[in-house]
Amino acid sequence: MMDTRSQILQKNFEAICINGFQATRTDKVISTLGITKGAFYHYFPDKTSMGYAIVEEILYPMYVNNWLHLKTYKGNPIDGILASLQLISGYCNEENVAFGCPLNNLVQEMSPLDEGFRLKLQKIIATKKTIISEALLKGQEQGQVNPTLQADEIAYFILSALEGSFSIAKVAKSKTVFDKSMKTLMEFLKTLKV
Amino acid sequence: MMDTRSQILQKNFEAICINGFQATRTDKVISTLGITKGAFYHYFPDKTSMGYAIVEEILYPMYVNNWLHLKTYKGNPIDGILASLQLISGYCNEENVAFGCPLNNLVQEMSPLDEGFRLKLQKIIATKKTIISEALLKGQEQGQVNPTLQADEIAYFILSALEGSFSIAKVAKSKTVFDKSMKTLMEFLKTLKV
DNA sequence: TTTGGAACATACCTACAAGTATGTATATAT
DNA sequence: ATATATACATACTTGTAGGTATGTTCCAAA
Repeated sequence: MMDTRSQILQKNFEAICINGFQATRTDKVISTLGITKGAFYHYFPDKTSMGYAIVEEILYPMYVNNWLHLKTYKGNPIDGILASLQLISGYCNEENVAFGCPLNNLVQEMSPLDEGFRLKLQKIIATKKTIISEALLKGQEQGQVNPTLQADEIAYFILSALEGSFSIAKVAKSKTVFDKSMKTLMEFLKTLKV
Repeated sequence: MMDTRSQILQKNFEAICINGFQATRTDKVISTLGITKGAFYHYFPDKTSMGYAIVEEILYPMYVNNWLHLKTYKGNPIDGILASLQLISGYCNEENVAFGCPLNNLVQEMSPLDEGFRLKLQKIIATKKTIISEALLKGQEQGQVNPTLQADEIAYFILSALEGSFSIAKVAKSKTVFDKSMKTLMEFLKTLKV
């Protein structure tokens, strides 16, 4: 059984995935848990703080975990990256494709409005980028990855193409569109092996 | 001198680029024009209709125009695509990078909330995708583009990587990040030439 | 010249979402 | 046994954004 604070975070996170942060009505969300505003404002000073907590306690581990195995990956890091992309692709299906990537959603909506959100979201992206970049560098040292590449450029590009694929698929409401875009990304990555 | 309706659309568009659609307060925006709610509701039945008008009358031509030259482009369509990407890159600078791509912003924010928005935004993406896809197909027929590629997969991928680059650069508040991601996209595209 | 509609302004209404103030039950420490 | 803090519930306040109702001015057609 989850404690009340975690339940508030989890249910609001789910609502934010569908409606966005601003359009999410916290009191309506928690009413589905059988609790009231009293509980909410007992655990969080305001709605924004709850948003921060969601980013740090739910989004951060959720997104970083998808890439963490790269740090100890044996074999060509390109294959490790491909494995992560396959894993992430599995989260996208016909039912949720229209909601897009929760991380990307929050970035688009909140980062220009609230510097606190931006910095916390940026930290997630930066962590993922560092993991990918270091894996590529190690691969270059070990002669597994094309040594003429700039690892950080590739890392940013991978994350861009991934988020962009979610975005294009979201508006098209089509998992097929997501798959087509991701297929090209993956085939491009294979060409980076030596 | 712009007519009142166009001014309302333009100023609200600029506000939406910064704040998003939901957070934009139409009456505050038009007060900077020296007009009041009376004018607004004379031209638009409600805020949503104004949003639709912005998508159709401002965003659609703005985004499609960046790609339209491909239809009559002489030479390798890959070069034509690269020219469009260069053009679009020029719109992004250190001052506005934190606001991201207005089209992508609206997609993320509104497409799951309002089917009218989604369909009108999807029309823009679909039009761009068709132009790129047809240019690639023509290039394949003329022996300028790798014939083993699926043109529509590449087209979706280009748009994904482009939107994703705006997104990653937005949260990083860094034109450099945008450039790094786009550089990789462009170098990838060059490998598609025969 | 009058009449109708276009193009606005002004004042008002109303729903509602965030936040506050206060109360209360329970557990825990002393 | 009493005091105190935790974990909530209930009721209230308040700002405000979207929308409405009602003018008013001006022009153009009949």
